[in-house]
Amino acid sequence: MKKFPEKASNGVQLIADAVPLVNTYPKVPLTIDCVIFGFEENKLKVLLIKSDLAIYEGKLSLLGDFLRDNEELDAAAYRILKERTGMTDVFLEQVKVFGKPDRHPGGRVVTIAYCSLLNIQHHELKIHDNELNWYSLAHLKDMAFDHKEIVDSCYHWLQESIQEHPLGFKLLPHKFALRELQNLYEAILGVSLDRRNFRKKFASMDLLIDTQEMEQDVSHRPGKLYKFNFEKYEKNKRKWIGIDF
Amino acid sequence: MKKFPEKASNGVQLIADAVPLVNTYPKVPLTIDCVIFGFEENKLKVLLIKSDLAIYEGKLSLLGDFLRDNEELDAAAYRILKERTGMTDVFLEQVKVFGKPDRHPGGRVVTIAYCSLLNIQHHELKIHDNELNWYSLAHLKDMAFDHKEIVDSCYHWLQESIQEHPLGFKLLPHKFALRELQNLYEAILGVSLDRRNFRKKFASMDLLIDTQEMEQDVSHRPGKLYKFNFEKYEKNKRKWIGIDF
DNA sequence: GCAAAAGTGTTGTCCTTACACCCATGC
DNA sequence: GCATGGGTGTAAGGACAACACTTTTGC
Repeated sequence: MKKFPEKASNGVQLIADAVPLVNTYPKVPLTIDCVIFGFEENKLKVLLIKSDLAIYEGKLSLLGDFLRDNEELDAAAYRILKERTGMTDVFLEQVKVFGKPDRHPGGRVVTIAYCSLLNIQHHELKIHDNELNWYSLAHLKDMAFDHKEIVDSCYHWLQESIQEHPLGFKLLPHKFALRELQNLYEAILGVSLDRRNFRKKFASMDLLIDTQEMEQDVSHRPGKLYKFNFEKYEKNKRKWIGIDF
Repeated sequence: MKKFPEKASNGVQLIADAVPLVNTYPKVPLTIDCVIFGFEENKLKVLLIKSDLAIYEGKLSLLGDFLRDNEELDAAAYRILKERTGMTDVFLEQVKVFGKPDRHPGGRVVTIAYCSLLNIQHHELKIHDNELNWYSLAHLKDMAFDHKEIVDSCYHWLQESIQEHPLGFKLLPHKFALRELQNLYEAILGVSLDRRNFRKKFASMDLLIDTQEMEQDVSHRPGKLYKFNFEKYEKNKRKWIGIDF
């Protein structure tokens, strides 16, 4: 066994074994809650279940579970997504920790909010436990726990991120028309944008691939379908410098 | 005592009491680590101590502590800052959670990284336990735990944030010369900026207050001192819409 | 008077905005 | 043929990038 000196050169008492130290720390149940956004009928939606806690009867709740021993945080988020929805291969990102001591009626529980974005058509719901379903973000209110606050945080995060990163495409089919893309931006940002300028903007980025296909089954002139060029984006991803506030 | 129904309308078994449920959750020690940035001699610096764990002898470590029972997360971060440095009234923001199962030699410990920004001149160090000191960010390497990774994350967060929010002023004296401001931006972003354009930019924002004072004790022509107009900034804070990636 | 940094303006380019008309398709 | 959205161009204004010289102060 390795022998450690008792004191470091700075006179601080060194701790040879960290295990007993960590054992003195208070422990907290840690959960992951997933805010899963989808886009359907030109509305931003969130995947939610009905809470199974009696005091929240009838209220909506995020998909969440406790963190297992030795489980990576991101892995836990992916696991929850898969267990609750059967979905896999989904974009996921850690957003914020919520830890108010009284946020859970069963005692203190700290939760890490993860945000994911997916295309509703590509990911059919196969599990419907606890009335798992898509709910319009606009009509949400009065959720279980502090989940409304968590959703609001993630929505705000989404609004910011979608302007700086090509996240919107995760919410659309692989092939999409420009109008769909614009609807998505308008729905998320809550603004209306000039169609010509919007199209010019994306044209000038030169990151959309013309699939040579057209929309089907629309009751008007069909638009061209595009794919986002993730490869080119990743290759040219420029570090942007600009002060703006 | 309130009587809960056994089943909700959706057929899900309702849980009347959340406490036993939460008691079945695994518990994890939760810590807060503070990445405290300062700016001195045109260099971005971080406030660090020498680790008191023997296996990390001589290595640098962030200021951290475990989260107490019933303690709010933000409050814990402020407490740590105060206990370790005597400093108060400091900007602080949650950045990211780090939870690799093996990140701590004493067993699993999940940590929440907080970032703070302060002016070194305004906050004299009064406590020097464990060689608490300012270290140049540029020369950091080989820290205790995963603290280098945490510092890198916070630095990246700072680089992004400083371009969109007026955070830089937290690192400067209340009254500062434009050259100091520019040095700060150049140091943090790692670029050099055109002096005239930089000044024009800030002039056009109209958020700097001319204090009618000049720099003192500089060995060259003294510059005007400015204050940042936080009030005006907060009032006019506009929601920025613009797609850019 | 020399060194060092403060302070200042113009021009070209690019990006953004505002705005209106014809076209293709389904019904 | 009519309704619906697809697709396009231009002009004006604003922001940004590039660029050099004079001024003030300390020494």
